Amino acid sequence: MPATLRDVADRANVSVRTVSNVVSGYEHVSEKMRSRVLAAIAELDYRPNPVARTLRTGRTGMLGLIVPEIDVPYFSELARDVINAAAEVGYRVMIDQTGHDHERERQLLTGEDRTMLFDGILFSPLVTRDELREMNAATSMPLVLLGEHEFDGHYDHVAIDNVRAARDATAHLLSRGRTRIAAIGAQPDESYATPQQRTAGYEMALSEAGIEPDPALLHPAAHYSRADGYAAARDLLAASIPPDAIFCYSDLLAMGAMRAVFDSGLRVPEDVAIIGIDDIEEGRYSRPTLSTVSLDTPFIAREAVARVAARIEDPDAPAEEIVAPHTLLARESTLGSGS
Amino acid sequence: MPATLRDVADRANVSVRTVSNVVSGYEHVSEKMRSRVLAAIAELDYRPNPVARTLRTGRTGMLGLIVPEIDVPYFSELARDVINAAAEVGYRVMIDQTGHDHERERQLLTGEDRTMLFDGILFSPLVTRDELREMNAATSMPLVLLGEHEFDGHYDHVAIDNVRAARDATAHLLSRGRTRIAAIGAQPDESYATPQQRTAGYEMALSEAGIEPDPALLHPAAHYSRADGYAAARDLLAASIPPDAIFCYSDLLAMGAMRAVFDSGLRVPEDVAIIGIDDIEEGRYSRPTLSTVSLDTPFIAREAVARVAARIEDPDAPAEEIVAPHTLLARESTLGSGS
DNA sequence: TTGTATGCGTTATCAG
DNA sequence: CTGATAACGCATACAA
Repeated sequence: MPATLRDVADRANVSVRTVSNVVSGYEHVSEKMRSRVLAAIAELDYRPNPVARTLRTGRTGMLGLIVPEIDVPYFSELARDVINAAAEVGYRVMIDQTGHDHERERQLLTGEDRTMLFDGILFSPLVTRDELREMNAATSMPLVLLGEHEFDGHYDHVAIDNVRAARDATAHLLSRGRTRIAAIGAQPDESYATPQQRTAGYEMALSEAGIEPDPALLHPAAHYSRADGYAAARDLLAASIPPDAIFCYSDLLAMGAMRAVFDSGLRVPEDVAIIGIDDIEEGRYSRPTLSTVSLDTPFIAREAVARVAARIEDPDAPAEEIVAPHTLLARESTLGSGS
Repeated sequence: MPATLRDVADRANVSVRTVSNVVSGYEHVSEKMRSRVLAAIAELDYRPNPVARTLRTGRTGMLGLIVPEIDVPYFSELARDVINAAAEVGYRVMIDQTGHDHERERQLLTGEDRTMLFDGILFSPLVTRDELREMNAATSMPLVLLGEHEFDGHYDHVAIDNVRAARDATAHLLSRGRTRIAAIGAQPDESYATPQQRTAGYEMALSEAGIEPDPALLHPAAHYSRADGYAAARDLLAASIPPDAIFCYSDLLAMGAMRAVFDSGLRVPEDVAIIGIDDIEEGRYSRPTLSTVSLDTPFIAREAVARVAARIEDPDAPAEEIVAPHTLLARESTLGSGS
């Protein structure tokens, strides 16, 4: 049986109030009392019960991090940084996977999942803007959106400028002399903000270079996985006039696409240059190394945690929008000399 | 203000006892009562408070998954499966990263970390056997070890047969005609079970082939990361008589080692064949694709969750040892035809 | 089968 | 500065 506050109080001959004060680091406690209590705590190996504390205070000290799949490198690298950033401000993180299941996302966000015990949520959404708006009414949980860059004043957002990131990536391919540039990652459903913004940036860069975007070069991808990138690239390469470069909306898509290029008997970047977005570590060791748009994940994690923590303190604070920096990293998959 | 059990009771004109019975799915409740209560629950949008329930029952419904780093692909893929397996039996999972910090591991295991609120722990240890034994005394938390295969009757274990897995991998390299086979991943500290067992399997395979193990070919690696694999392989390749094959104790080490081979102007597998252990998805798309020993992660996750759930039910049950199956997957990095 | 009352371990209110 | 005591929301022993 673990010792309780009451046990410590009895042992030290003080009231539970005083013990609680000492444990919680209350200012006004006499030195005598404090040391007496501290001794009792040590002797009994007392530890506060976080559950009882939560019941009383209404705070769990936990943040929920909701992602589609934790084994997607971008999300696991983000999770690492979020967990660390949260620990620094006294929060722990519970990861929930939605598995691309909209219904599951809804349950999580509306609190219909009865086991919700977070003080706040960091949510990397797959849902559409409309769905998000509906959920808004159902819950009052402090919520920060990650990577959903469509600021509507309802939620705090932390994301890169997707349009510019995509434009930068595409412009880089253009600067390497490529003209027939394909894109992988567009979503058939137009209400997803992120892919749409990336498509916009891609088309913007082409237009700026005086190139008319070719719809046949805009390839959808449902899951941003290696498999989807592979399948999409095979499709593109089988066309009568294949692309000489591919801009992938995620590094994972790019890893699959690179493999597809090789399996088609072509070379990267000589025949097809490839660039992604995310800067996962895998791309720094692949052959060739992957050019990409690097997101400052530690920055995103830190800001997101700070935002949600602030909102927990003041639920009525106006929603803020944080734009995270991004950097283009040119590696072998667009520069050559790799393979 | 969320509705409580009492609110529902008042609304339905019944006692809290009855409401609690309905919510908990108690058998003997009359249909009249049940429907009356259910209606009130719906009207008030009542949801049980999990924290209060926990304080009362002593159960949190949470499992802790303790890993060195969640962004290591093997662990993130394992985490995905553990979260899913746990959900199927009604548990949620909180991930804790130790970051290769022994002190942090100790805190987590001994419950010195005062925020411990798990019913049980799945622990992928970095600690040595001695440390683990010491911790045993300090906590009574149900604990299942993952990947630590040194059964001593204290804890439940779920792991592959490391000796055989390593022997199989090495034997595969031998069967491909390689004779100067290096290994990356040994630990300087002899008290870590897993690397030691893999080294034993490696040496066993060599001996069976009549080859005397060469200590110069046994290269340590602290973190099983791409960077460590890279550095180790560079070392090995710089030797006067470089190896013609490398057995890496993890796929991630192998990814780094492959890159090092290329950066040294050599080819995989023509000049140096490479095999890993884990079967992470990355190795199915790399160039060349990576030969490896595949661990049945879903099996490991399912068994581990089942074990810890059983131990939560009966803390005094004898410790069990589960040996997970492994399969050798020969891919391009040992067979050729890849690059 | 259902109602009443107690306690899980804390924090916080109110006196002293 | 410290002591006694009432909640927090739920589950259950005991009664009816």
